[in-house]
Amino acid sequence: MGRAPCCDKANVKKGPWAPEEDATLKAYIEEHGTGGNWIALPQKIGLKRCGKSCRLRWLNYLRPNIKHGGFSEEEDRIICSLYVSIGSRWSIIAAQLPGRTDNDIKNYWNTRLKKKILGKQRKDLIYRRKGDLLMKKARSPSEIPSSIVVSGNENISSQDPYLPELPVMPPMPYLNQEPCFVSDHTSVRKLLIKLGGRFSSDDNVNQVQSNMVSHFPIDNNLNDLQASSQNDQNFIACSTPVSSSSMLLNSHYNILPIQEGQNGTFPSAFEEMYYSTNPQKQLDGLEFLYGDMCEVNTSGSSSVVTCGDSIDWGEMSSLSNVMNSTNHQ
DNA sequence: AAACATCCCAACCGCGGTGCG
DNA sequence: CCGCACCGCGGTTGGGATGTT
Repeated sequence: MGRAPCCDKANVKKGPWAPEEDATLKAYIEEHGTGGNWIALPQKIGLKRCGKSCRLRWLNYLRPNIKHGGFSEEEDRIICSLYVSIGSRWSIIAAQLPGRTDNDIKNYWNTRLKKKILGKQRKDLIYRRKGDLLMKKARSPSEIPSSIVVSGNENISSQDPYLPELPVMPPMPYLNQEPCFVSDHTSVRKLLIKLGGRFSSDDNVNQVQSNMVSHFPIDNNLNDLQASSQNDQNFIACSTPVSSSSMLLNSHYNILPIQEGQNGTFPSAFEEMYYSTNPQKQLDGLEFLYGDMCEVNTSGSSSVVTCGDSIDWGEMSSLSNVMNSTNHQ
């Protein structure tokens, strides 16, 4: 037996909200609050809407101090950092960005930020396509444009198909230790607070806010974690009750997402970063954090990044640390 | 200018967590 | 302990806006 519907679907209006509906809902909540019961609210105020719909409309649109669009670079960085750290926990990410809703951030990530990451892969794809076409047009090797000849053994024209192949995630190495699963809410909560999560009921919410918002988080809070831990040899894996996602903290308390996608794979851009032993690849895909003005040049085992504008290298270095420590295990 | 493609985001849906009787 | 009802979250969708051919 399925769950009972939360409302009479036949008698509720769906689709975009009319200004009058917005005004009715807003006026009521501002005067009386939600009363703790969203389901009953629409009937009270004569709206032919589902309670869930009212809640969503209020939280995502009508609530005071909501910001829409115009994400700053700083916000981009925070979102990206947190996504790398904790995955698609939009509500936690939203808690770090005053005035932003989880829905807003989710949309922003899915429509723009993610594409910045994939943009690098797409550029490569276009480059390969272009190369293939030119190679096919060429009737002799001498006609192949030098711009598409790749040094080394790799021959770009031999790589088919045209669609990018997303890497399949190898199993996450646990070293020689069994992971210690922390599944209780308190532990997860504490962990998320350390990572920058805020909870409305926290007594120390102001302190947490001041620690987190002004200079996000990963470095400082990982240092805290590192300093406070007595047992830095163990992995700590947190399996959250909310979803199948989980986090893994390695022995140096850098945070690694081991969040599985629906088909058991990682977001491809990130998995490449985490698993690559190639310093060039470690930095590929991170342009979204420091802009397109930067170039990564790799020679031997070291990478040199050059750019015109100033960058928050603290942020970069913490991410780089995450990746390096992973690779060295 | 029209047709088509793509982007973007508000809103919906379904599920897991939680509180309560 | 169990079942119901509600809350809140993350994933997905629909359609208007915008860009491209």
